[in-house]
Amino acid sequence: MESGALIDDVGFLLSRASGLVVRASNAVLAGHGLRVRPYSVLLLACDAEEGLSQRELADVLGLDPSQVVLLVDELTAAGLVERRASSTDRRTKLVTATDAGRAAREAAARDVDRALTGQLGDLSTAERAQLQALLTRLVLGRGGVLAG
Amino acid sequence: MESGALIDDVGFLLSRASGLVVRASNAVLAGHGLRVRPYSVLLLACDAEEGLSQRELADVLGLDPSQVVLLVDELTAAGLVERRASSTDRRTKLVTATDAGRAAREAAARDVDRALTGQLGDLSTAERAQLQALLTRLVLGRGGVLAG
DNA sequence: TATTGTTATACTCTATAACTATA
DNA sequence: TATAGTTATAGAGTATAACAATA
Repeated sequence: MESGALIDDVGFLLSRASGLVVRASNAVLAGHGLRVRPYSVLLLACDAEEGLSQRELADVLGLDPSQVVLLVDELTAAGLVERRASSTDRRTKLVTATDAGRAAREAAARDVDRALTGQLGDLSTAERAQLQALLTRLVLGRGGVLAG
Repeated sequence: MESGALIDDVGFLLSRASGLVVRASNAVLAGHGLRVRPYSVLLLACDAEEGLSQRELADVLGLDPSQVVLLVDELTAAGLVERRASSTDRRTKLVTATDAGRAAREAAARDVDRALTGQLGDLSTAERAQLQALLTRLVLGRGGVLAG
C-alpha cells in the first residue's frame, strides 16, 4: 500500500493531522483545566483589547453562535473571561479576558507550543511556515470570515 | 486582528481546515448514503485486493478498533463491504469491498474530488501537492502506522 | 424585518473499559 | 500472555430549530 488512494487524499490527511494535534493539545491543556475549543476562545479574548462579540467569535472559529454561548459560559464559570455589555448595542456582549484568564493563557500557551513543536518535529522552521501559509489560504479562501 | 496569535497557530488552522473539508465532503457523500468515516473504510477495502483486518483499518485510520467495528457493521448492512474469515488466523476478519461497494466508491469519489477541488480552489496544483507532502510527513512523523 | 444571544435537542465523534475467542 | 474483534457507555463535538430582546 505504498501509494494508496486514501493516503494521498488531502482531506483525509487534514483530518488525520488535525486529530493528532488536537489530541496532543487537549492532553496538555487538561493540566490547565482547558481543552482546545475553550482555549481558542480564551486566546481571542486575550488578544482583543476591547473584547469580541460572540458573533465575531463564532465567525472566526467557524462555530455556530449557540456553541460559543456554552464555551463562554464555561470560561466565565472558571473566571477566565467575562461578558461585558456593549456601549453601542444592547444586544451584543463583549467577551474579554480577566487577569486570571491572561495568566492561564500564558501558562497554557507555553505547554501547547511545546507539544505542537513535538508534533511537527519532522518539519523545519521553513516548512512549518510553508504549511501555515498554505493552510491560511485554504481557510481564507472558503471561510472568508477570517479576513475580518 | 491582522496578525493575531490564534490565526497564526498551525494547530488551529489544521482543525479549521479539516472542519471545512470534512463538512463539504459529508455534504456530498450524503447523496450516496455515506459520510467521511465509512467512506474512508470503503476506499481502503476497495484498494486492498485481499482485504484488510479491522486492526489494520484502525491503525491506518487512526481510530480505536471498537470504532472500526461499527463502521464495518454499517457498510456491511449497506452491502458495500463484507467480512471474510482469514485462512491463517481464525481471530481476524478480512474486510473486502463488494461489487456494489466498488460501484459506490466510483460514484462517490467523483463527487468528493470535485468538492475538494472547490475547497482547495485557491491553491495551484503544485501548492496542493506541497500541502499533501507536508501533511503526509506530519502524519507519518508521529503516527508511524501509515508507514506500514 | 434582521440580528445577537440563548435554550433545547439530536446526532456524530471520541475515548475507555471490559469481555470472548483465538493465538 | 497477548492479540482480534466485540459490546457498552459516557463525554465531547457538530448541526438545527426555535425563541426573546434589541436593532
